[in-house]
Amino acid sequence: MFSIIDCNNFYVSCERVFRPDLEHQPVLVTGNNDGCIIARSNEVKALGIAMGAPLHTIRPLIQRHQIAVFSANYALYGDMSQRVMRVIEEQTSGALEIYSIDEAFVKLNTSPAQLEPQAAHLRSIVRQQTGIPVSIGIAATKTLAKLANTCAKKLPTGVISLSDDHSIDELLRVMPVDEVWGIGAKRAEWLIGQGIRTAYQLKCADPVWIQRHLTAPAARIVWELRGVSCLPLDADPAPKKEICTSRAFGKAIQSEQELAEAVAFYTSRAAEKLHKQGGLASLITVFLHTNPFQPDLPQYAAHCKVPLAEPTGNAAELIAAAKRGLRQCYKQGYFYHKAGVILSQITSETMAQGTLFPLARDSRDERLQAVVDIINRTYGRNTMYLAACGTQRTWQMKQGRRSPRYTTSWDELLKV
DNA sequence: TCTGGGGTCCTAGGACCC
DNA sequence: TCTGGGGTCCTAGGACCC
Repeated sequence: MFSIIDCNNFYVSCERVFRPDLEHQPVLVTGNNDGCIIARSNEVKALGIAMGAPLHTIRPLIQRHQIAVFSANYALYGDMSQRVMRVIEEQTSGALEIYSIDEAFVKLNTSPAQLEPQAAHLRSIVRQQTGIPVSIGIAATKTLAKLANTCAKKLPTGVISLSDDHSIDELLRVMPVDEVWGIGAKRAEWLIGQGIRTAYQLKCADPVWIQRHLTAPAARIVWELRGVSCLPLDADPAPKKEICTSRAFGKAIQSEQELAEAVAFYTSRAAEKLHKQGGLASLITVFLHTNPFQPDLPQYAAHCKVPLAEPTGNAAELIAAAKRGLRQCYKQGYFYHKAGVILSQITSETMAQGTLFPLARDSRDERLQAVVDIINRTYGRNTMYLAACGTQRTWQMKQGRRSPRYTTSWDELLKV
């Protein structure tokens, strides 16, 4: 059985850990520059304040209801998240998939009767050791577990286990189709146009028909609603393929100089993230745009891709490349609202680059062969890209990629 | 020389998630 | 005045190769 453990109003709960006096008070957390709302307590939700609402549109409500407002403290939330995940890991023997900063999937292997008591116990331990309240949904598939979790949030016990078909269908019948995990605004609109309004109707739809008109992932959702698991637990997620750092500016920026400073800063943050996962990037994309919320002003958006000569994690090199990209994108005379960088074509540090030692003439063949052996043994054959000998040089390998310059032929390597 | 099928790789854009 | 900051996956279409 899959269970999903989801922190309730996570950012708000983190703030409350250090402000217990706000326990039953309305609390919200705002994003960058206090622009819009990114987390709400139940009290704030009950006031009808929407996720993502611009702060300035709800000033009167904040005053009237004395809502406590916090600016997001991502360092704190990241730290609290790690604590919660650690407790979950300690308490469950099954594999853990950290799905987001505030959610984790866990596979439970307990007997059906024990599922809810075990979850209730986990919930109280997490609360006790971290101060964070969580809800837990349990079912045969991830999609059903998510639905169970949605319901669990409304219960004082905070735990729901869906096991018998009858109660599952009962729940699906009252669940609007757009609340199903993976059904967003666009798909919901189309489904409703086809007369499919509830999760139950989606479950009964023909997956082949759904795939033809929507996508393969949408068809998978149908199967998952039927109790056929299509989304396995991923306990060992791959390193990030893209790393993005971007911000909206507090005020509009016109000068290239100011933009360059912002872009350099974002690049260094992105390089830190890259370093943390031990990666090297081969491409950096710079983008910038004006404020789409001010359509009366002239609008401009651009992005520029700058390939790196070779994969790098070096911040200075990345910043230099980002600045070159910015020079290409930048146009004078606009009020810029947001900019960012994306690092991509990421390879693992150990895979992508290393250094060969200088070789003495008489030992050359043996040592080169040793290097080739190590590479072939470690990474599989056909990964050799370039080998050098006789002098200290760097070598490169391309992951799973054929290149006109690759070879594993001993004679070729000797020639190189 | 012409034609076509089968396959891969890359890119852009859409949709979705938290 | 003031409108978040990350990510992933899939699809379609074009280029290219055999």
